[in-house]
Amino acid sequence: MSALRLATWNVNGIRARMERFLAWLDHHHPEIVCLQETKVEDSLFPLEPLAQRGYQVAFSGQKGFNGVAILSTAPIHQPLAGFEPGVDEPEKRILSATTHNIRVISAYIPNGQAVGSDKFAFKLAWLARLTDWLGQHHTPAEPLALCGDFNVAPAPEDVYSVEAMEGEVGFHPQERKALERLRNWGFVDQFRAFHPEPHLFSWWDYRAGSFQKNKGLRIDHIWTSPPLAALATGCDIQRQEREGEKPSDHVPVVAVFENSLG
DNA sequence: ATGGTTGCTTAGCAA
Repeated sequence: MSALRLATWNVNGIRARMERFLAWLDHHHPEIVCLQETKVEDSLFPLEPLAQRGYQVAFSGQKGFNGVAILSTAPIHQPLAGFEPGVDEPEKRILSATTHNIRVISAYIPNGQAVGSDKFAFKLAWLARLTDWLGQHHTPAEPLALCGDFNVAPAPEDVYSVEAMEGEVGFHPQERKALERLRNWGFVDQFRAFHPEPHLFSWWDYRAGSFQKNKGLRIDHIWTSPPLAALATGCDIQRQEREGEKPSDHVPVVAVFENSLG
């Protein structure tokens, strides 16, 4: 049975990351890739080098910030930008598509900026909206993957220091409660299913030598519905992608599944 | 240590 590799990566600017992203694609050849923070409006999306490599691409972006995309080696069906067909979201943070017989969702959950700020309230509301939307439009019985930058570390083992992070953005009790409600839709945290050990991170701040000090957070996730989780054979965080020239501040998370969905 | 760095909209915001 062939393997199906599903990756998620907050690239922090697809155009700034293009050389590095293409080298990564050429090395790993993942079947499906979810991207966040493409930071490019659709008319300027760098589609050609991806198409040359055989990828179908769906994308939903805007000028300057946000922006999500889904790449696939198979045809992409029923792409949906935002939450409802025909409803234009001012912030381009979610894109769904069916490919390789999986409903794939690429999500960029709001950062939240500062506890108590308007953006923090927006983050909590967005998480709740996502959870409600899943309940209304999807079922845990279908093969589904929610992938992206969740901007929340789910548990103490997902932050470099509980003492430093408790009550901070990314590890605030309200965020973790909202995330727990989302998980209770029926998700399996695919990385944690294979790796119980603490302090394995997917993001490190560019500033103050955070990567060198391993002061990171595990905020990038691949969450799967039970029928897809049943096919998983592994999941890894590609820490080495934080090294070298012009890294994103996030690294890819890659899950591998038995490709037996048809 | 309220700094530090990066990408975008090249100045200031978002992260």
